[in-house]
Amino acid sequence: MISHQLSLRAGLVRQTSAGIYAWLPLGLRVLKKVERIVREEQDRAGCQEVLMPTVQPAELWRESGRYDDYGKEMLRFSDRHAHEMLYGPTNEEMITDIFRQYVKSYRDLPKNLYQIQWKFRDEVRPRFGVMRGREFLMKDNYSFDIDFDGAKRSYDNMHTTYLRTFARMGLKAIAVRADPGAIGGSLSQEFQILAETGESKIFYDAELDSMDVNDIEGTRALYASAEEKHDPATCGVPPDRLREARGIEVGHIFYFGTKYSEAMNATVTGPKGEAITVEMGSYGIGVSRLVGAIIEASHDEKGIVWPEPVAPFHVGLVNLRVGDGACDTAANEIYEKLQAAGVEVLYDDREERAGVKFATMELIGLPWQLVIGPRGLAAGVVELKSRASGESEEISVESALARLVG
RNA sequence: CGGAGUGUAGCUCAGCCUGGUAGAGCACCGCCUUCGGGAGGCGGGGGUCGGAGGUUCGAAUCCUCUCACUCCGACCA
Repeated sequence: MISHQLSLRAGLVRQTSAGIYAWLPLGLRVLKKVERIVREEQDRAGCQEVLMPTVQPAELWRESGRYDDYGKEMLRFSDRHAHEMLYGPTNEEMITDIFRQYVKSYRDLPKNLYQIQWKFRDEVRPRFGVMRGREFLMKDNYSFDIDFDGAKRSYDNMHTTYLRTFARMGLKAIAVRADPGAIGGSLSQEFQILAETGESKIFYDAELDSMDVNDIEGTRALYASAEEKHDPATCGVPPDRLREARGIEVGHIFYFGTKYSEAMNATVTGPKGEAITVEMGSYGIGVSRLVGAIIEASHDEKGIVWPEPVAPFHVGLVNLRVGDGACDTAANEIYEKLQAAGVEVLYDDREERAGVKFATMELIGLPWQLVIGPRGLAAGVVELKSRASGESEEISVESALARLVG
């Protein structure tokens, strides 16, 4: 798995146990950027952020019946009072519990609550680095509506929000019809990033390949399905336009109606004073998995090629000759100016040979490299190189700064 | 959960078969070389050999147990 190899070589993460990772400085910056984009789009879609505990009491899960259904994937343990506890693999029960305690009237609906929190699923076989870890960071949100029409609107709203979220990360996600699995329910779609190494097989209309990621409506209209739900006879796509590919699942949206609200008695009072069991949906985005998926979708033989919005730094400043007065002065000045302008800059002031520094910069894949060397300085120029295109140009310090700040 | 492996220096691994004072490359530290695409030379530091028992005069090496990790498969919001 190339993304995992690059993650280790670039020092993004360190495995501490099977499927459990420590996030190192560079990797954490990426994780935070992904998290921020997800959060901004959730807020924009009208969701409200909460934060629920990672450790949950078994009683909640007994109420929904899932304590027995979930199986060994759930990490269970007891506290000192012999109370049965678990490390949350998901949060339907807890959010339903919170909802039923505070929301009493149909006038408070619709409501959509989300959190970005660590989950734990005791996978039999963790693999692919952070893409299939046991502990992972996930954005999960839950919608509450008065009826099916409302729930459908919430579902569609999340559909749009997800496409927008992934597009902002430089990713093209395909929303495929999916099996709802253990969550239950009828409406269900997975968001897949195309990658040869993906775990899921998908089928989709070739028109999607040429579709702009920002054309949300156009994208939504086209056919795409997970292997399990695909039927060549009824999909409606001409055979020559049907594509088969592999994908990495980075998001999943579900409508499941009253499965949990009924079991846990989550009702609101309706206009006529009657008790109405709320219609729910849940929606997940694998935040930590996205870090791996982005690398899988964006790298070359030299290393990672970060899309700008999630890059750990905007520019890597390379001082080719540390200890040389002119180089040090120029590099330090540029560093100060970039910092002052709010540009995220990583300054390589190691006493290493040029080749080592270039190789490191390519590996960690920052969008821009600004190279300061004695040869260029003598001619009054520095080198500005784009990681994605590989093109570099020798320009004055002033124009380089203008380009990076602007 | 079935099957197959691997645990020896920070990393990758040799040594184990055939027991006898723990090695290499890379990384790290110092000096030299001043070197714009992962240099070279000299010197140096670093390991309870995953853990516990056992056999033996003597165990990284043989035996038993145990723990961890990896890969293949099944499983999987």
